[in-house]
Amino acid sequence: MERGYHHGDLRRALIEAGIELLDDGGVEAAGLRAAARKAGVSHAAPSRHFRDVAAFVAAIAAACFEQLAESMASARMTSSDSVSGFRATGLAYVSFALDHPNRFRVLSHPLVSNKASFPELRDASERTFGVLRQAIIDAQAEGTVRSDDPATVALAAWSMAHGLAILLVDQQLQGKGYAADPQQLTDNILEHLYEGLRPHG
Amino acid sequence: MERGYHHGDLRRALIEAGIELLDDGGVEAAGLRAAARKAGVSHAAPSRHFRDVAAFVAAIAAACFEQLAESMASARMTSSDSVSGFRATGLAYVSFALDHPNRFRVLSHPLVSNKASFPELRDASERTFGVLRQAIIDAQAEGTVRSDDPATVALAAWSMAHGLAILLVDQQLQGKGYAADPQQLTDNILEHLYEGLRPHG
DNA sequence: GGGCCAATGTTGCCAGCGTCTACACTACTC
DNA sequence: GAGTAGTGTAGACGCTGGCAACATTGGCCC
Repeated sequence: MERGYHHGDLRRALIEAGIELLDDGGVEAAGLRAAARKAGVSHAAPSRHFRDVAAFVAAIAAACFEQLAESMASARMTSSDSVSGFRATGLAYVSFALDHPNRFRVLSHPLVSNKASFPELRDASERTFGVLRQAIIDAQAEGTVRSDDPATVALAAWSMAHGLAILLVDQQLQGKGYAADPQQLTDNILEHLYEGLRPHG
Repeated sequence: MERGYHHGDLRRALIEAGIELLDDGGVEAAGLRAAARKAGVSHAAPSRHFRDVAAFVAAIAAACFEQLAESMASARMTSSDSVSGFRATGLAYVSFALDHPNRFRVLSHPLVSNKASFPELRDASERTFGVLRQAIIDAQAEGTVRSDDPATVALAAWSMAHGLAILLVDQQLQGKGYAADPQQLTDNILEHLYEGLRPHG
C-alpha cells in the first residue's frame, strides 16, 4: 500500500473510507477530514476531488444507490416469474435498508436532497428507480399487474417499500403489534399493495 | 422585549428560533449557537435546556410533528364524510411537506431517527400517525374501507403519502411526465391507493 | 531528453461549531 | 435573611469545513 506523493485513485479511496465511516457513525461521521485521515492523506487533499462536504456526501450516496440498484436487479433476475420478480425487487429494497441502515439513510439525507445539484447522484437514483419500473413493465406485459401508467404504479410501489423501510429502520414499529419478523411484515405489506395492483381492479 | 438576567421561557424561545433557522437554512443552520444568538442569549445558555444538539433538533422535530398532526386533524374534521376525511388527511400530509419542506425533512432526519432516545419526539410522532389511523378506523366503521387490520392499512396509507411527499419535496419527479400540479398528482396517487383498499377486494 | 504546465497533495491558517468548566446572577424555600 | 438550586455568562478546547500559498509530480510538446 506504499504510495508516493500522489495517491493514484484518491477519489475512490475517499468514497470507500466515507462509506466505512458512514456505516459505523452515520453521515455526521463521514466528514472530509475523517475520510482524508482514513485514506492516509492530508486534510485538504479531498478538496481536489469534492467541491465541499455536500458533494462528498452526494458521491457516497450515489455509490450507495448503485449498490441498492445492483441488489434489486439481481433479486429480480434470480426470480422465476414476473410476479415474484416484482416482489423480490421490493423485498431487496427493504432488506438493503435493514442491512445497511446508514447507507439507506444517506440516500435521502437533507444535505443532498436537492438532486439537481448532483447529476451523478440524480442519475444513480434514477437508475435505481428504473429497476423497479422495469419489474413493473415486465409484470404488466405478462398481465399480472394492471396496465395503468407504469410510472404511476412504480411510484406507488416505491412509496410503499420506502415508507415501510423507513419505519423499520427507525424502529417506529416496535411494540405496536406488527409482525416481529421484518421479512414477514414486508411480505404482508407488499401483498397488500399487490392486491391493489391486480388486473381489472 | 426587555429582559433581566433570566430569560423567562428560553426553551420555547430557542425552539421558535430553531424553527426559523430551519425554515431558511435547513437543519444544518439550526444549531445551538445560532439559536442562542437569535434568542439574544449567550452561546452556552441552550445547554441548560438541551443535553446536546440532537436533543435540540428532536425538540424542533417534535414541534413540527405537532403542527403536522394539527393540520391533518383539522383537514379531517372539516370533511363531510369518512372517505373524504381519509383523503383530506393524506392531502394535508403532502401539503405540509410542500409548504414547509425543511420542517418536513427534519421529521426523519438521521440525527433524531432513533426515536427511543427522544420520548417527546416519539410521542409526537405517534400522535401524528394516530390521526391517520383514526381516519381509517372511521372509514372502516362506515364500510368505505375494507376491514383489514387498521394498523396495516394505516401503514400502507402512510407509506404512500410519505413516499410521494419525499419525491415531491426533493423534486425528483420533475420532467418525468407526471402531472405538473402536485395537488392533482397527489389526488391521483391516493386514488390509486384507495382503489386497493376498497371493500371486498 | 528537456522544459513547461496542469493536476494533485501538503501545510498553515481562519471562523464556526458543540461541549465542558468555572463563575455570576436570580428566585425560591426554610 | 441565608442558602441553594436553577439559569445565564465567559472562556477554553478540539473538531470541522474552507481558503490560500507552496510542493511535488506526471504528461505533453518541442
